Amino acid sequence: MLREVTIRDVARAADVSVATVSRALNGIENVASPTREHVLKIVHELDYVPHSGARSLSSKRTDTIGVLLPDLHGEFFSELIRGIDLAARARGLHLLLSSSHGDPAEAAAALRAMRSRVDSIIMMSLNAGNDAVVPAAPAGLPLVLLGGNRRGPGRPSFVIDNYAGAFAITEHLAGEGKRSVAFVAGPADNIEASERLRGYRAALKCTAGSFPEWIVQGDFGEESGRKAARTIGAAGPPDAIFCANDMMAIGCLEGLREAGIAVPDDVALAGFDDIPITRYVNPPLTTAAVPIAEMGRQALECCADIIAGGKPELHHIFQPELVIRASSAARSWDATANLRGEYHDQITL
Amino acid sequence: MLREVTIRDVARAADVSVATVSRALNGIENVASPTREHVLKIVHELDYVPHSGARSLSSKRTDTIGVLLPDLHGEFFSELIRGIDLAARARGLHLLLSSSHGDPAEAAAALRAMRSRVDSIIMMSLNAGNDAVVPAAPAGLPLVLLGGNRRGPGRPSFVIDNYAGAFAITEHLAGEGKRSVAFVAGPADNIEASERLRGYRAALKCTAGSFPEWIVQGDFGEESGRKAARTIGAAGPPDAIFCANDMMAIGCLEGLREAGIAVPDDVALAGFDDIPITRYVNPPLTTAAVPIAEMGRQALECCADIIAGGKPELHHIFQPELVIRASSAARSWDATANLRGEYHDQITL
DNA sequence: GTTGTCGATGTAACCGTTTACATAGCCGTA
DNA sequence: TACGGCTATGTAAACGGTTACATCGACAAC
Repeated sequence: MLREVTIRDVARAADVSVATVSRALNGIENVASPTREHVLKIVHELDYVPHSGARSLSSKRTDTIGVLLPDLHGEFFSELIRGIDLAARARGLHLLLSSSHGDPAEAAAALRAMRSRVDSIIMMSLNAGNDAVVPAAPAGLPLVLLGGNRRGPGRPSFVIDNYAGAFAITEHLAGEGKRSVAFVAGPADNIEASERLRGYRAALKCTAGSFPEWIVQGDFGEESGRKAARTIGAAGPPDAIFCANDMMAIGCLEGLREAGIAVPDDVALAGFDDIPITRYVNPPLTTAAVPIAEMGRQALECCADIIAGGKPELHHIFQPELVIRASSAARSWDATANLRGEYHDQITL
Repeated sequence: MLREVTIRDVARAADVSVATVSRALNGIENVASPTREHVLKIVHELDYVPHSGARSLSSKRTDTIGVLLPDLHGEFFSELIRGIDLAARARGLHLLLSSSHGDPAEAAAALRAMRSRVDSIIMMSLNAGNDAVVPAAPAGLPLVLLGGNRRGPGRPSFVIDNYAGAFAITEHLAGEGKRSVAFVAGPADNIEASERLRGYRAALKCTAGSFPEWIVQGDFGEESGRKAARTIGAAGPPDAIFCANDMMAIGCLEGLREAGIAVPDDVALAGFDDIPITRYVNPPLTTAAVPIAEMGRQALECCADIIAGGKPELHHIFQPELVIRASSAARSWDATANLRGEYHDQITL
């Protein structure tokens, strides 16, 4: 490898000391304007780029944010990363990405490996078990949590109000002369999934006729939705089915079609997340929309603020928005009630 | 920030020299087994993690691969990153992600910023103009190119055989008594798009009846597909429409429905890419499937090989697979002809 | 017993920055 | 003129690793 240009080369060429070059580049302290300009000109001529390792060694800053995700499947994560990346670019920060952390031990290892490479970490932990990892995070490393309705011990967190979203969807499905709403649940150890279940249950209790619970276990995968449709269909379909996420709802839709059950005529159907596919299936799917990219953006801003020495607000809750499409009968949702916090106060945080 | 544990602390606690600790950790040279074990035990006890900056400063390795993408929208990129990440994890490498490089100047800046932070870079450049950036890449930094059927000057590249894919789709659409196939093109400066156009044209020339060209300009966006449908519909629909990517095909599908033109009865329709949505639209979309994650995986392996001192093969061409769904009449594709290279030899590389 | 070889370990230079501290020049004031 | 204060710049000591080279025993060969 060819020898890289160093700050000393620049100093020599500009006929100043390395300290002056450093100061000129970092924009700090008082450097005479002509000197600064001259130095920057030489920097450009030599195409000098400071060595980030050396810089981080002496300044203890890396200008890099770590992003730890449980998985990378699907449009959900690409949206999230997009939001994070957008904000990072605007702030001149780099992004170190790591994903596919099935078990807590793996996540802990990834956290450790990032230690000296980043100034702060955005960590998404949907799995309940992963919470155990959080306290193990290095002391001096600001950690921002994403998803999974649990707050870390004093760590900033950005969560979706899954409870309120599920409540709203269930309420919507239970309207207009309906008698029963079945629920296809997500993985038991997934926090988002269990919050959605809680929302479903709470909404059922609030219905006038006090609908019976009807819960079928799923795993957030498309195939489990299809299977749930078979199970539910065989028992004689309810008036509506609420799947804990969109992928299961899509599988469910196919399963229902195969079983000759029409949506929405025979049964109303809804999902959760508002992934892009929901607009294109037939019929388009009623769901709860989550501002994914925006969450990512704000999480990064939060990291940047902490690094800059700020004390950010700890808990950020994002309200899902009910999106009513053809898969369910339309009935207006009381969005203002949600904003007033009527669902909200029941959230476990 | 609390002072981090350094290699000197470990050396002191283990009662050996820093050199021995370093050697024990890096697994090189001859360190007596008991010594090594003792050192590793202390390392674990103190929860010591080497400072990556210091390490990269003296060893000139970062164990990090840079990933430069033009954009992050949609499932295409999430699949790509997933493939790359998978391989990186397996190799113990980190990933530095940067995206949204609209113009070449921005891409060049990103490339420069990554210089001292990574050992190698995977760069996706779909835009023809971005090719200008490639030579500007730092000399000592191995660069692997992804996408955009052009080879860099001696750089390894991983490309999709857009020409062959488009040829196959056009040939498929032109079968069974068809007379005309319209093409909805992608952005003019996009290399993939123009290769697909070339494939369409070449296939038309090969048809028995020598179909006339019918090209409508699009931009790879859904809306432009819808607009194209209106244009085409107004002129009296052809027998088939081939959209240069799936998103436009989906827009086109909606546009045709609005115009009261039935797919596939009145007109056959096909896209390109095989993004997940294609399976769920109605009717499901015929398209050309590309092994996105696998491309990403191989690109990373290539980077890792180069870093390890290997001389990798330069050009990797991925054959799209024709996926025939309900949006077009079924007709078997001569996959073996493609493998034999019959389309292949006409590719500009 | 001396010498040579070899394996295990220690010493210290170096990697390229940042930054505390020293210094040099300039100007205004006493 | 001498001096204090201020600004612009230089000097050199960290930062935390890696690694070339030196050293030190132990053991084998003579």
